Amino acid sequence: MGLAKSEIFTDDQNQIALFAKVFGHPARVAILQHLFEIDTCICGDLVNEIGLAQPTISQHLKELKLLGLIKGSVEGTSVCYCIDKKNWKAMKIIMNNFLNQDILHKTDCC
Amino acid sequence: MGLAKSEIFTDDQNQIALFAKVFGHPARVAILQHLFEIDTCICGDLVNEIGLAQPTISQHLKELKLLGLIKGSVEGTSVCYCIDKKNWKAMKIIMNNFLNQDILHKTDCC
DNA sequence: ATTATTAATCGTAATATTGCAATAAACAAA
DNA sequence: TTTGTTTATTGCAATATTACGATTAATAAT
Repeated sequence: MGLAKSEIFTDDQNQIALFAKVFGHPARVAILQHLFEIDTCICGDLVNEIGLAQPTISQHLKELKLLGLIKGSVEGTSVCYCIDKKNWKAMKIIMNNFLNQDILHKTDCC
Repeated sequence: MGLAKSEIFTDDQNQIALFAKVFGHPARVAILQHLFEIDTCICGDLVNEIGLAQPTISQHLKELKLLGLIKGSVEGTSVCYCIDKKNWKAMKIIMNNFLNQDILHKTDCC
């Protein structure tokens, strides 16, 4: 099938899965890390930086933009991408809630 | 193609992607949340709890076990699953390093 | 030994993802 | 207007994922 039955899960569960899914490919992890490192909206070097073809990078950027984690502004003939830090923080709250479940539930059985 | 070119990325990037990928499905998120909530190795109720068929749940459990996030012990005719809290903590370090990049890189350009 | 219960595996269908060549679109510069 | 530069889109092939019916394996209980 290949189609997740998202309707039987809570909004919270679906949202966690959506964020996680976009982090579930090393190219997108690499893109995000690079955007954090250069720490400025310099454009275009992503294709050189990551060893994938330009259409492939463009596609990954699209998915990151769709979730609001990055934003791109047209700057002449090129496009400048950078992290959307506000949305990144919002994402972190959701993901940290999920990851820190081990702290909330203390009793350990095994 | 459908095949990630993992050989061109760092081990760190690949590991982040692997963990994220397993969280990238709401059923696995739900399974983990349930295991944290019951907070004991009670078995078998996962199929009833989550609205998916038994083989489907079994498959999701297999993926979680493969990454070491849960462990299952045979208990008579049923199998008891629970969170592997040690491995969960190790995973959290890796994921938190990734998620907290916004704190490390302070200057904001946009 | 037979039967019941529970979980894993196999097989398969439907859909999603990944990657890139080819092309198009958008703009700058000459 | 033509040419170059950069990014997006289209189309497609290869592989992965999701889901579940049918079956198998393993153990318990009778």
